[in-house]
Amino acid sequence: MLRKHNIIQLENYHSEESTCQACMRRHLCLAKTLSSNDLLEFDRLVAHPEPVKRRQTICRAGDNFDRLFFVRSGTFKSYRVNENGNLHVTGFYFPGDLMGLDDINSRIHSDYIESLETSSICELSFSALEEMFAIQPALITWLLDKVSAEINREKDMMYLLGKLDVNQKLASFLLNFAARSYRSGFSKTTLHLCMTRNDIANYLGMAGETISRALHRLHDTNVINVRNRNIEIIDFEALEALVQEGEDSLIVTQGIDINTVDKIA
Amino acid sequence: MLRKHNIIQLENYHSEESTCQACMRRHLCLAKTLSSNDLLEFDRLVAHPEPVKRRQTICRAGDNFDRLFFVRSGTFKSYRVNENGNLHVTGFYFPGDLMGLDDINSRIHSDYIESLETSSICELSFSALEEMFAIQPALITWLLDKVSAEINREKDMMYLLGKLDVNQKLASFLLNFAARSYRSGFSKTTLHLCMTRNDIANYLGMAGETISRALHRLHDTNVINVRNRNIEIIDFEALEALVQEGEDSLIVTQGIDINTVDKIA
DNA sequence: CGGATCTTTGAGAAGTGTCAAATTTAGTGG
DNA sequence: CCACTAAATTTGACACTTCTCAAAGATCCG
Repeated sequence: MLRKHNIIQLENYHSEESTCQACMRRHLCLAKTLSSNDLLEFDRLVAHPEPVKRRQTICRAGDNFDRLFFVRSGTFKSYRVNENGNLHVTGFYFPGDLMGLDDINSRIHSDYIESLETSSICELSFSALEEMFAIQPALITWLLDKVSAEINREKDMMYLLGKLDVNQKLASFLLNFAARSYRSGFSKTTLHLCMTRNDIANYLGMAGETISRALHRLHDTNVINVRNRNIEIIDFEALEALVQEGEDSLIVTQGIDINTVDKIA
Repeated sequence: MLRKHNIIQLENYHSEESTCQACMRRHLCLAKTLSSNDLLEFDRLVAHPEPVKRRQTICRAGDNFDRLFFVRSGTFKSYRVNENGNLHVTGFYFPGDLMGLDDINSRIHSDYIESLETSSICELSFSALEEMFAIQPALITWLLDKVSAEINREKDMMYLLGKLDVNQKLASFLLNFAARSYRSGFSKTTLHLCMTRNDIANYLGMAGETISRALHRLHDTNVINVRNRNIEIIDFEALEALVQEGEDSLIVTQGIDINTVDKIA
């Protein structure tokens, strides 16, 4: 059902709405900072390539970086491959997200970015963006905001990876997914996981089997409903409590242990 | 010995060298992008506060963000405190490092930044920096490079936290520490860990006791020499092999297991 | 409909965390 | 400068979470 909805939107984007002026996502994009005059000019700096099919990569590690990618519709994952061939999923992206921010520095992509379903993007020439900084200083602020938000997102992720157990990681992931799904115009409670269990597991730093078991556990405790990749969140409070207090919160809400290490004095 | 060296540098910084023009760290700082004329002006935007003593925080979570911090001498750690009072060490900083990059977005600090020894910093007014963007576009590039490098550093950290085991984490940490120590003008082989074992453990997502044991193991296998917080790296190759291949590399170098999950096809 | 991919489930092993106590080191004030 | 107290580190024993491996089952796609 969600999938179908997506496809309908896609068609819209690629018929009447292939300019920034008419873009339904404009409020999420840097174009929102521009006057309609500037917008016309801006339109020329942005490419709207054909939609990409599932599993297509829009950039590969080692490619030259010269543009930022903006998700118009669909979803993507980014991943790295290290020297031993190990794959590391570094992020998932929804409509409205900007991709490729980490490569401004080196001018070479370090991540693969791959679509998880039929999706469409805008491509923003980075050198053109830099040129616009002079006439549109607000763009600098916009970009700095985006990259520093990315840094913050990653700090949250570092906390998740380093400090949370399996149930907390999954609960946190589901809440984040729901929030971003909602922000992108989809349901907050009925989620369609566009990626495999292994992708999620890899992203969260655990084994695929562990994701299966943890989902099953949340299903059994009536926190969520799982049917394949479709997830319905039944009890948001329970998920939030889980992130904060760990698995115990599913049975009895208990006081916080004062003696836990690493508390502030 | 290292500590003493540090103090000598500190005194220099605060006598003859308290302007950007004369700063010994200038090549690491954004000031390097400026002509000597601009440098004079730039000097007025930068504050050189008195050195901070050990354990002093130069900013606290919730404080307004209005400046970036540049480490002139000494070392710092940054950490967050979540709703339950749990502490999370998010980074360590050496001379030449820029601190506070993640807060550009919210204009509110989300991290505490605390000195690990007597240290000195420069404070760079962020609004003043923004004003300089117009006359010195190279500053934009400089700042974007810094933030995107920070994003990359954090992606590496996410990999470490999510995928590496205890020995790999520690080996990776030591190599990184050595490289940054060297870059800051100290020894590459003789390190002084300025932080507690618990800080390291917290940063690497493990228990303090586990750090102790892992250090002991590296000592016993003649990879490093440990004496309190002073570490001598004896075998860089062994550390690098450890990061790549895990603990097996300490005993016998063996082929890569083709059947490992998450390989690229 | 059929093969490939993904997911679930179970059993067992391994790595790491937790707790407690001993020991060492660092910091402070006399 | 030494002694004392607090803080940090080490060490051991044990529990438990999570991973690994293997196989069966479900789902998707052509």
